Amino acid sequence: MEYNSQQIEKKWQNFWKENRSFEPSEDFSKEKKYILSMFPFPSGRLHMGHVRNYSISDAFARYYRQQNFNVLHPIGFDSFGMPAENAAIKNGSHPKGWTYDNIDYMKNEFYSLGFSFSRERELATSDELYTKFEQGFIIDMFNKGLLYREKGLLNWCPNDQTVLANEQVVDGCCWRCDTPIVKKDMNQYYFKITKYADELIDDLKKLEDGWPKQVLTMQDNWIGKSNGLEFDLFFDDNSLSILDNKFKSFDVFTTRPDTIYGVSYTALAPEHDIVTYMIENKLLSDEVISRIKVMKNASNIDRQKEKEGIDLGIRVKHPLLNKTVPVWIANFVLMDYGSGAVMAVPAHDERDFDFAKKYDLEINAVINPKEGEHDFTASAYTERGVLFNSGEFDGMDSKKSQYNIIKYFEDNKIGKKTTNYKLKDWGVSRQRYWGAPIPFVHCDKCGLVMEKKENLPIALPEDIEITGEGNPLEKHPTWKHCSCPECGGDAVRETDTMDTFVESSWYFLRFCADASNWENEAFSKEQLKYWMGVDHYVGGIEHAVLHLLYARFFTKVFRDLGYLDFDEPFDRLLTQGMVLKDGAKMSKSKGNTVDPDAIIEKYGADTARLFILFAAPPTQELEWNDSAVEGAYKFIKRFYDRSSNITATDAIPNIEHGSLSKEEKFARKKVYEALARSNDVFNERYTFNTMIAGVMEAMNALNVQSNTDVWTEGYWILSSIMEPVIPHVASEISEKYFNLNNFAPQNIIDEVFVEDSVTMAVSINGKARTEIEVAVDADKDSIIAQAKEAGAKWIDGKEIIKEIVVPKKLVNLVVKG
RNA sequence: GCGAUCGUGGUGGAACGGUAGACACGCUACCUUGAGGGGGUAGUGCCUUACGGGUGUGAGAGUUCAAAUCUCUCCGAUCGCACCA
Repeated sequence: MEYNSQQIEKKWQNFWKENRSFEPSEDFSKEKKYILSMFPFPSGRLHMGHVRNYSISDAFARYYRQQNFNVLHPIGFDSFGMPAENAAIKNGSHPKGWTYDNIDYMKNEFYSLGFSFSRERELATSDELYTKFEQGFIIDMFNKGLLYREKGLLNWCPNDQTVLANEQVVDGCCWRCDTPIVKKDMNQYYFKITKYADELIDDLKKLEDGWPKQVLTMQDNWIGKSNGLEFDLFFDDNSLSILDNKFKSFDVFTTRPDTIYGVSYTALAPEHDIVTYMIENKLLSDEVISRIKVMKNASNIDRQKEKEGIDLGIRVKHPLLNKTVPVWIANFVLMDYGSGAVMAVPAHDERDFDFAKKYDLEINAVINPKEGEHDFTASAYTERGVLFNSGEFDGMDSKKSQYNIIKYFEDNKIGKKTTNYKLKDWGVSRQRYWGAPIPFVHCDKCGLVMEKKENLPIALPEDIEITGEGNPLEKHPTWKHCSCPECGGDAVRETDTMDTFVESSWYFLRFCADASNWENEAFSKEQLKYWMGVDHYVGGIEHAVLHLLYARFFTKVFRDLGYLDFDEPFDRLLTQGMVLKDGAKMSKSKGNTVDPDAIIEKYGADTARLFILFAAPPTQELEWNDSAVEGAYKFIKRFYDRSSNITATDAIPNIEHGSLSKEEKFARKKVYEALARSNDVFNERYTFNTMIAGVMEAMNALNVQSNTDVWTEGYWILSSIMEPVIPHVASEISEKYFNLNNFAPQNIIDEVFVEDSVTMAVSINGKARTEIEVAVDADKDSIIAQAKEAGAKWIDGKEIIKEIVVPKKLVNLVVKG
């Protein structure tokens, strides 16, 4: 029979559906594996990145099912979000209709690729049932003080007309539409993720064995913990009177207390309270005020170009020296890090140095290199060294003096040791329609009030008009009017919706719950205890600091709310590389996409999966190559065709190894090598390309012999190994010849690796020269003797000073002369 | 600037300190079919006149009996962060 991918694949996809083949068992006494790929946004169609992502997780899921694990391999859709609304604006579609149509289409694509997802646990985060529990969690978090509402300077995308979290601002632009963001002062809801900053950093250690180092580093940098000294700088008398005695001092933070004696000026952010006061009370000239305004309005990118400063004409006292230093505004001082004010040490900080040079400010050196000299007029010396001009700390090593200086400040109660983080609280409200409503009510009498849990979900109204201007919920005639859950009086609903990253922060927990009880509870503690953590989480590295940080945060919050008992959600993370074509990421705008549907139609899903897993290890980028796809197709065809060499059996054939020919023995050895490699790949290395190469080698070896039992045994094992990769054709072969009995753990037979003789390399001085054939039980002396004979032409007339034998591998003779 | 990852044939990539280039793509020759395509056999790092020999994993040094692999310096690429005090 000719290989017909369409027919075979359709057949098995129906079989799996009808037999509920991939539903997890509720028998919690079995060993489990939770295999998860990051769920997709329902953008419309699958792309090759999706195919790669789910081919990897599906291989894991199918492998562990064969190994008799209870496997949870669910799929869902991250279905709230702006593209649905943007499509609505563009095409006049309804976000809900657009979203669910896309989900239906993409689900079909998934199943036409043969992915072994649990169909019963499919979900979309825009389902009201999902919103219901999410809103419940939000209320719990508010009660715990982990959600709060506050006015603040926010990242605003003028194009998407919404606020963005810091994590969603890339190079000063919106992560979605690339529009430069502006700062906007408005009310916003925040998750108190900073409360967990220390734990989020510390627990990265627990992930060291299972997560890529790069992701751990990115999270570590993002949280950005730094230790240092915080202290107040007090104004001198003249400055106090300029400021009408409204401010006595301001607070600064430094990670370099060892440079404290070198402070020669201080700088405030243009947004600092003191600056605002001076502007409001006309303590600065109109010209200066307008310069400050320009500084504040500059985009982040402009602000980085050139250092700008303004002397405020006020001075503070140096904390340790009997002198005063000027207070400036500097555009490089950030209001949202530390206290928005810095002490400046131009001799030992590059920024301070550039600034001091530009405005001709004092440069006071206080640290010398341990060796050599530094020209302090040319550049800042930012390394550690030895202190001078530093009072009682002279001669001390910088590292040591940091500790001592902090101690001095603390003993004299003029400052204290502090930790600062780059991580900010997570702003979660979005001024958009297609998201989960934030379940709060504004009441004139009671203020900000939570909805009652029994009223959940607060669902979105469907009769809305989407124009692209403002938030449609705001303009809906009735939706936002409600009665206050506390006093029953007239009240108004919050019209902000949640950041879609809230949904993806707990979906992996929802999947743990048996769908038959989804109506009643989000999940049970018992279910989470059994299924979590996720054994293999597969997804793109682009979520290294967004989703993966938020999901870790939610897990810790849920733990503290008593919903679960673990600290980290994802035991092992596999970040797959991008799919490229012509050296660039596949994208519609570049016109270099390959449509998965077209590949499935032409070659079949098995070919697509085989190519994608064979062309590169999963973590590396993968270059699309049409002729290599063709090659994958040919392999499958051969694999299918050559199954005609085997005979049907319900059990693996018994073969008397000793009576086989050399070729037959070799074929068996390659088959079992492939099996060993497969186990290694799934458990340790995840390099599916090498596993597939092993199977190809075994096929090549089988092909040069004609023993039916060896062929049959070979196919019993190879089709088992390949089922996770090419499940349709593997199932077809297995059903026809083995009654599907070979999809089970396979024993490695040691005797196939036992040989009478073994080829060993002979190297002289580490350089490979020749080979010898030795008996496996040969002793060291006879091996060396044989090696000397074989290598005679390289050792003649020379003295052998060392002989090394690596059993079954090589002999190295070290000669002199 | 800081950090992470990585540099191996024409290409994708193997080699978990022990015979570098497995497996595949491409290419060449031949056979089969004989439009194309498909199938098969052999070859394919580079240099060298074959046998043989030499050389070779970005460059250089080191550790080791033995280095693509470990260490250091430099060069280059990719990604991430970036005026974070």
